[in-house]
Amino acid sequence: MPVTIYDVAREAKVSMATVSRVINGTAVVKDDTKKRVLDAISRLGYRPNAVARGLASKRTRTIGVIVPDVSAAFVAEMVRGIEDIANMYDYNIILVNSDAQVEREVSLVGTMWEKQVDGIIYMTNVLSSQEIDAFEEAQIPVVLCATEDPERRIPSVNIDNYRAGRDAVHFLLEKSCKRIGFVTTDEGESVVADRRLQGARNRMRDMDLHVIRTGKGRYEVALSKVREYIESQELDAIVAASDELGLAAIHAIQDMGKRVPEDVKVIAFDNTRLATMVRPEMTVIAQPMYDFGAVSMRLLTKLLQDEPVENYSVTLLHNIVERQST
Amino acid sequence: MPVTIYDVAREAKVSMATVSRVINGTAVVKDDTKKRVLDAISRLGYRPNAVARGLASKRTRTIGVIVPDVSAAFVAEMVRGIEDIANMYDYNIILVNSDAQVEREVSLVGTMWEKQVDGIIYMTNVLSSQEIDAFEEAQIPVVLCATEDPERRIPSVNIDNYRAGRDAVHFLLEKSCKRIGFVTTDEGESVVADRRLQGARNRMRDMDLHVIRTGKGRYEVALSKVREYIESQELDAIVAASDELGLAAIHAIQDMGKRVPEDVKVIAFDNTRLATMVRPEMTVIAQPMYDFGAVSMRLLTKLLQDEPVENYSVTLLHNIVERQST
DNA sequence: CTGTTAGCGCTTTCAT
DNA sequence: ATGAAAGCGCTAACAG
Repeated sequence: MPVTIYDVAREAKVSMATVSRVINGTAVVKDDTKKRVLDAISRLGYRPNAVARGLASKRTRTIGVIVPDVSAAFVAEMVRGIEDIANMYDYNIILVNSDAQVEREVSLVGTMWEKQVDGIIYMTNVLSSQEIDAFEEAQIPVVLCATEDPERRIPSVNIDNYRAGRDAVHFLLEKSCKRIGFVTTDEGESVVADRRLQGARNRMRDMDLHVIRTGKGRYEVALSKVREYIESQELDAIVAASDELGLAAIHAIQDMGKRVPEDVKVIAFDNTRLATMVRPEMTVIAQPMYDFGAVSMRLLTKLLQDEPVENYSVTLLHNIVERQST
Repeated sequence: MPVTIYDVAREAKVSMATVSRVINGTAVVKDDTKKRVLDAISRLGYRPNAVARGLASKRTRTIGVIVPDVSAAFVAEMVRGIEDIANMYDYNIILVNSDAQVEREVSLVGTMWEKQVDGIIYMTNVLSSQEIDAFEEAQIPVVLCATEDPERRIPSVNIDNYRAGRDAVHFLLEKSCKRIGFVTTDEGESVVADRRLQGARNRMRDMDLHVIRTGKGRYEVALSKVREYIESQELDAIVAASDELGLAAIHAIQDMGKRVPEDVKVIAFDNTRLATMVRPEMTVIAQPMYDFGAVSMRLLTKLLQDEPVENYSVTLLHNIVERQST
């Protein structure tokens, strides 16, 4: 039989209310009795039951984290950021994978509701109205993480993807590249990727931007698509929408006997550890992956304890890390 | 005010007990009344409160997952396996990072206890008796995942690391390599890595195995250590304890102007996506990372519902994937 | 500063 | 097949 707050109360010869007070620090307790309670707690090896607490207080100190797939490097790094800050504020996280499927995402918001999480950190490729409806119905505070909400209805943490796209192209143009290819997912697969492409197009002005589509953006697909494309077009530079796509581009180029950066320059997005694990090491538009998670979680804690929030839509800074691929 | 089971009962003109029965299928309910209840549920948009359920039933359908660091590729893949199977059996996971620090690990088992998780999946580098004591005290079923328990006291899922070490060396020896280096972490950093080294040593018989230590096994450290070592010793093959270390080895070799596999062959452990994202692509001893998680979780579900278990210590198979680095 | 007393929303006997 | 009622272990008024 596990030890309950009632056992502690008896052992310390006080009421359960007093025990609750010393555990939670919700009211002043005389030093002397506090000590008695603490002694009793350690003597009995008492652990407060978080489930009972949750039921009584209506707060579980648990956050739901909904992501497309933890096994993606970018996401895992972000989750680590979330968990670190959650831990710091004494929250735990329930992690689920949605594979970015709307139906599943809506259902997951439902299970988070049932589990009575205090808040949700949400990441997806394309935010649909069904998901927003689900948030409303569940009445749970949500922070979007590295996810674009065109109408900015929901608190979020992001970078300026449009500018990031511009910056990548600008960087190559300054190196006097003329024929630039943009390797990315299919249109509609990711709002973030689509925004970057828009930014890139804008910076090209009236020059052509050669868009290379790679489905969901996997290495193997990109490898063959880039190869095909380069054979037909004489590109001298490539922007890749992720490190993985960047790696594929570099290898495709090298497999054809061309050199990076001499023949073709490559710049990619993200800056996961992959970027420094290729030869040549990759120049990137670095995304603050860990910070996405950490800042989202911090924002959520503010929302949860009604701290003043200056900005419900935080924009983190991206930056260019120049390495050998350009 | 959220809808409760009581509201549903009233709406359907039955008792809450009956509502509970149709939700949980714990007893036969007449088709007619079941329909009334289901209607009421959807009409009111009722969601059972998992916290209240947990308190009443003493089972939370939540599993604690304690890992060193989700942001490591290997771990993230494993967590994905855990979550997929958990989801299949209607469990959720609470994920925490321990950074493999004993003190923190013990404390995390404590918070899992408080959260009343039904079971724990545990991964660490070195399992200490303090952690085992913590499991005992919390009285929670635990499954070790990709973690060596020398005394096999706790249910676990692993590969045969000793044999895997032997196999790696055997493979190189068959290719008539003579001077083999083993790149790994410092001794005592990881029981798994140490076991592999033992296996490797065994297969070498009376020949020298050149052990290259790299602290905690990070790419950057390995890069310089391997370089130093290769300059002084004429190695013709390397076994690396992880993909990351393997990549470092390949790059160190190439940076010195030597060729892989012509001058030095490289075989690594794990087979994360990294292995096919290098040139040359890496030959590896593949570990079933996803399966580690999936099988662990499946084993745990058996433990939790008292299904018969044939084997409390599951050994998964590793296998060699030959690519261009050998 | 401390104790008493309702619940929180559900599951689970025990009756009927 | 269904209902009544007693908790599960804790928090949060409300008294005093």
